[in-house]
Amino acid sequence: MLATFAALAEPNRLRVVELLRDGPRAVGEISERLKVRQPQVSKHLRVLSEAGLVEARVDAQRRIYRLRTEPLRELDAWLAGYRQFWESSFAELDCLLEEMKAEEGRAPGRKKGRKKR
Amino acid sequence: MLATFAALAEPNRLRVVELLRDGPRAVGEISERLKVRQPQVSKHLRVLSEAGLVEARVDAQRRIYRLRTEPLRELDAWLAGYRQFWESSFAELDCLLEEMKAEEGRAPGRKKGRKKR
DNA sequence: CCCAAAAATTCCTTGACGAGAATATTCTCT
DNA sequence: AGAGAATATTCTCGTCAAGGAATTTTTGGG
Repeated sequence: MLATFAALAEPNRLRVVELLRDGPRAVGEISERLKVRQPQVSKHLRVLSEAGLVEARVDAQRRIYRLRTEPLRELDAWLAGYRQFWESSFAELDCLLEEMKAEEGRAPGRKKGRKKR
Repeated sequence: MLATFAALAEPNRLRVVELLRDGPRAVGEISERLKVRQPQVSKHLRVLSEAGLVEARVDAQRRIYRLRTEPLRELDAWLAGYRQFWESSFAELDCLLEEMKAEEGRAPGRKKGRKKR
């Protein structure tokens, strides 16, 4: 999970992933399409590969890189634990609870006055 | 999107987010629960806040931090563009296509032989 | 006004990472 | 074997971010 986030946190790497979404590409193609020099592309692909986000197939002297789904599935699973947070209006509930807490006893006692020193 | 990934790529920050998933917390609580010194927590919260992942409410001399759903929703939306990738077996399709390409003309002409020099 | 609690900011040092350039490696074909 | 194409690796440099310690700011109470 951490590795996935770290890998995707880099602009060019994210672009590589997004390019690979439309299908496998050779290093040269990626380099050309993204206007990034080949060595950098290779380095980024290395990181992505170590994060399991990408996988290479050898074709002659070329390496064809392809997206791997596992890390994305895991990301999806991780996110699932937060869906309740917005789908079942947990967030709004928290919001309301806090508003109430903040409001309680403001009209009579007024505990929060004198703004700015 | 990039900002979200970058923010979540840091171990302690991810832990903060996961803690906040169960409800809002004051800085002191976070610091105590995660065994991280208060200044670091504040710094991480700052980053999370700038990424829009977190939001603070003032309660006396305490700041109560709460998760914000927007960036998570965006992440979800982003991921959605990849769901087809595994749900509609795009990945396997790519896989097959490549296998075929790799296989074509191997029995007759045999273009890929002599492994290992 | 002064004190105490909670949190934020600053300064410093150190380690990691990305870009660039040059070089090495791998593979195929003749 | 030698040449050439495609890719990977190495090295250096500059930048940036995280942790630690100390300090400052904010807020409420006597």
